[in-house]
Amino acid sequence: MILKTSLKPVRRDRVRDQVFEQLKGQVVGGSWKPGSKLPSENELCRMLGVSRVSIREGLQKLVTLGLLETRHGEGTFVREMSPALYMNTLFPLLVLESTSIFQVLEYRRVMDTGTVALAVERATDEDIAEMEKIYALMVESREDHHRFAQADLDFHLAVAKATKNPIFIKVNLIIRDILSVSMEGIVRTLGRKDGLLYHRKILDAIKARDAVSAERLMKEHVVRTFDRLKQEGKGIV
Amino acid sequence: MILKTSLKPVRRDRVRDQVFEQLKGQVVGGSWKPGSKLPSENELCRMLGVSRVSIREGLQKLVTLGLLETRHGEGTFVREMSPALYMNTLFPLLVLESTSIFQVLEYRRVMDTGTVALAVERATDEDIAEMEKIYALMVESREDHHRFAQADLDFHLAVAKATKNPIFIKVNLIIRDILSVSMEGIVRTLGRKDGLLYHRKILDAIKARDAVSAERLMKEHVVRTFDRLKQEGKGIV
DNA sequence: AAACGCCGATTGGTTCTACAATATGAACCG
DNA sequence: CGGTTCATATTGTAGAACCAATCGGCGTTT
Repeated sequence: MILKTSLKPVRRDRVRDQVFEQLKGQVVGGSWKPGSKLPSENELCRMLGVSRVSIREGLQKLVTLGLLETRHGEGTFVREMSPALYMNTLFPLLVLESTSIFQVLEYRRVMDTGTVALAVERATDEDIAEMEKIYALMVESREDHHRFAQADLDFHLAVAKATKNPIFIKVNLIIRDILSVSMEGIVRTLGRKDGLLYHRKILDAIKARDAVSAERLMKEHVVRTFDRLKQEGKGIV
Repeated sequence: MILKTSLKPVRRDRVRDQVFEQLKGQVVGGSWKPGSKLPSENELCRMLGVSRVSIREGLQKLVTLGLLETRHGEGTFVREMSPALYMNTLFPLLVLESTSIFQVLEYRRVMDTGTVALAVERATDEDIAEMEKIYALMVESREDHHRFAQADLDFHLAVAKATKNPIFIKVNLIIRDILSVSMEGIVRTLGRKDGLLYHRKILDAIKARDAVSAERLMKEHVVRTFDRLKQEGKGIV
């Protein structure tokens, strides 16, 4: 018989990961401020007592994550991001398993209900005008699956923007990226009646500053999408 | 006078980026299917005609983006893609954009209330045992600010894990990473009484499979933290 | 036959040295 | 003063050697 001891994690950190953690610590800890220049690679070698290649691999990791930036002949710098860079669509979206779609939708269900509640409190006239514009676009794109799907995603994004909280916005952008591939199929499967109806109602609730209704409607909307999709079978990409 | 011709894209791609593009193409193009093994690094050297360093840097980039996985002594493999991986791009924003603690907590308020509701439905006995273990750790770490703070974060993570949805888990990991810097200060400011009390109640609600109470308690918990922190002034980070 | 242990081949991980490519600034010169 | 050149610092690439981990084969032991 085999013993069910919950034994050791046998964790051996690779050197480059240790370097990564150390460097990351300096950045998130604020020791190295955005825009500032890091010590040269050779200096870091001496400071951490590892080879230059390992230093480079650690740096590389932070670069691909977008925290640092290397300029040939100059040095390595802490990046300062502008809101414009929010739009970093990393690579061509991949086709997701249908089970993954449901995971995403489940996440959206939780997030968007909370998001719309905040949006009710904070939406400016400009935000609401933007939503109206997108809604109008949905109406007139009724026949064009692709444009309709994009507008649908844009509507949810507009709600997130109204919260004025960059985290909600960024997460919504990511979700939007992921769903944008499948959304057209979803629209084709479920039709456009539901979407138009709920978006209208939600928008009205926001304009009326009715948080309770807005939250309830958004939840209904996403849950209904989720359920109908599940019912239709996994026919959608 | 100097002509203002705007032609300056001399910018020739660095070798590692070309390697990156080539390898990426094979993966997203589907030539290398998920789970399959890539040629060895030395083989890739011969195939692409570049040094092993460049190959490794290209691979490294794909690894940190989550598309590949290297196993020492075995080889490099194509990972199964999941939406959770996209959330990695969330990290830089939270570090660089000087997102305030309050924005993070606001997001957590929304997320964790939804998370705990799902956890009530899906938590296994193992999940609950894990939470109990962490709670016990909090009790006995009452005097150690650092360990207490980490345990607090671990508790929220454990709840996320109970949902069995990788997106919730991934986002929670990121949030945890961000907060871990400030959490010790928060604990020091607010004390440990509140945290212990609410975590106990929440855990009991989960065990009783009482979603409504769990959700209400979690919301109270995070809102209370948020409000008390705001009241204490911005003394922390 | 099954379990164990040793060994070697393959493969990723690390280090070292050397050189190329690029940017900065100082020194130099007309 | 203005422009060029050169020295230097820094990142980028290359090649080789060696370390460390994994897997599979082979023989021995039980």
